[in-house]
Amino acid sequence: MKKKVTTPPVKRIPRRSVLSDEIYEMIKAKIFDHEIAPGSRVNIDALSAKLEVSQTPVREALARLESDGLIEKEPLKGYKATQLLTIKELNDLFQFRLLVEPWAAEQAAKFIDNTGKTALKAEMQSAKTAIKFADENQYQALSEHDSRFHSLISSISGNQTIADFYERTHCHLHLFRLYMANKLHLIDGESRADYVQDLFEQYYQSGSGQLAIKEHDAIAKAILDQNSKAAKAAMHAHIESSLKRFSPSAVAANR
Amino acid sequence: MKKKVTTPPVKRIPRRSVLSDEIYEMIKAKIFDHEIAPGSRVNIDALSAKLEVSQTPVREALARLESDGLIEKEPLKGYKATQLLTIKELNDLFQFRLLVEPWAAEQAAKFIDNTGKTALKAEMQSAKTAIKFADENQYQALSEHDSRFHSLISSISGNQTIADFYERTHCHLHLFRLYMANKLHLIDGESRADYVQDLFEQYYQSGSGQLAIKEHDAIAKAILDQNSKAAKAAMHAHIESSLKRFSPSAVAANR
DNA sequence: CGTTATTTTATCCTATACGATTTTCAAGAA
DNA sequence: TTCTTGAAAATCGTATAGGATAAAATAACG
Repeated sequence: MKKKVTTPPVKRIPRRSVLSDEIYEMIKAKIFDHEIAPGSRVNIDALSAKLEVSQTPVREALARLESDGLIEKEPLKGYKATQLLTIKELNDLFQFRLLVEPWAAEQAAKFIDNTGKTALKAEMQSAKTAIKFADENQYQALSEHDSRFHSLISSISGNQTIADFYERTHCHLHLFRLYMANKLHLIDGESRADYVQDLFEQYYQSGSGQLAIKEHDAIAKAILDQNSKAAKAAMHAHIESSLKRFSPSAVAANR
Repeated sequence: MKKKVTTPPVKRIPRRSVLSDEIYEMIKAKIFDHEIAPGSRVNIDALSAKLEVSQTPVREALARLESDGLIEKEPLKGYKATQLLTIKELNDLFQFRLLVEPWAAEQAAKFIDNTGKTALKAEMQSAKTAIKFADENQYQALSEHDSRFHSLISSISGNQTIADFYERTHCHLHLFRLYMANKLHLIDGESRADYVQDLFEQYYQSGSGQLAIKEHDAIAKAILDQNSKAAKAAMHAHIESSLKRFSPSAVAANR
């Protein structure tokens, strides 16, 4: 229990950022990690007690998460985590990406400057480094690389609207990724560390990781060569291939 | 326990909905109406006092508005309304719409059912009714019709992701619409009612209103005929034409 | 005149009380 | 037994006071 002493001498924690932002990230992490299960209730009192903060920052964080689509609010009943994406929603999402991201890659190839080239090279280099050293965080590293890669291309395209859009959709992708792995593997009582480890091994050994990197490489190469047609085609192929990796049945169901 | 002041017995109306949602809408309306000017600071204390509610719902509303992109938060400094769209951002936004909405119209034409047809006919009918009776709220009515029309088509397309996307972008469009009119007309001290009135008259008399309705009509007709190619083309033409109406210079600047 | 120190302001966060609504559960009647 | 009904408990939403801390403003000093 926190002491409510007048002046605790060790209270001198220089707050680097706003508390509600930290709480927002913490709750988001809990959702990604399935510590807050999809569809389950989110109790403000319990959450604020667990995170050892008052209700105010928790409320602000939940309001933002609701806008993000990760949390739903039922008036006078409370917050709960949103359900995972259905097959149809996954298809919808990827259809949307197919409309936007190939165009973004095309634009990026046309308008990339030296700063962009440096950033893109660095990102691909870091991805290859990550995949070489197979430690337990590799799945997470690949997932984060994927996010950064697509964000970067959206950003290089010069269209901020599209960059924002990608930022918004990634949350769901990440969730669904964990969901699919979870369904396939059916682990329940394991610790989170083991969970992530298994997840990675499955993903890595199936070759999906290298495949994704390879496709990213093709896209990056086309953009660096300023070959806009090739960049567009490569991105299109990558997204379709990515959908197949997520859910082979989804592709069939869509037709 | 110290007893609080004898609470004023009559102040509590039976609240039908959640207060924070109402506050959210109120603040959004203030932003749309330029009652909260772009770039100006938003003081939580002042706002909660003005709206006669406590800080809690105001905080939640501001957190959501920040996610919507209408409000920005500077840590430890406070909230402020975002600046209006620049020409470049307007172009970016319309480029994005050009990627997505023609496809949505095409899908809508392919998959529309009887429910959708009824809804689309009703929406067009209501728009034509609105434009016949030229009262002082006509500009607003047209603006709302435009929003509903595009939302409806996104929804009929069957892709919820796209429907959500349109919902998100409309805020900025509405703001920019007011902004353009404001710039052209250069009114400052007038009352808000006059402001909206002038806005409409300018829009209406320039023929933009009828033109937009006409283009909507062409899109609706193609969708109702299930002519997907025509629907796609009509939507593409409408968005390009719409951009020209917003800002003729933007089109040139984009080339 | 410029720099430093102190006061003021404003924002963020905490704590807690109370009202409103939903849910649960048990008792009674058909 | 099963359905309705009503009261208690749990939970959510709102309101308000007040403390801590950082930015801004003002005063003091070299």
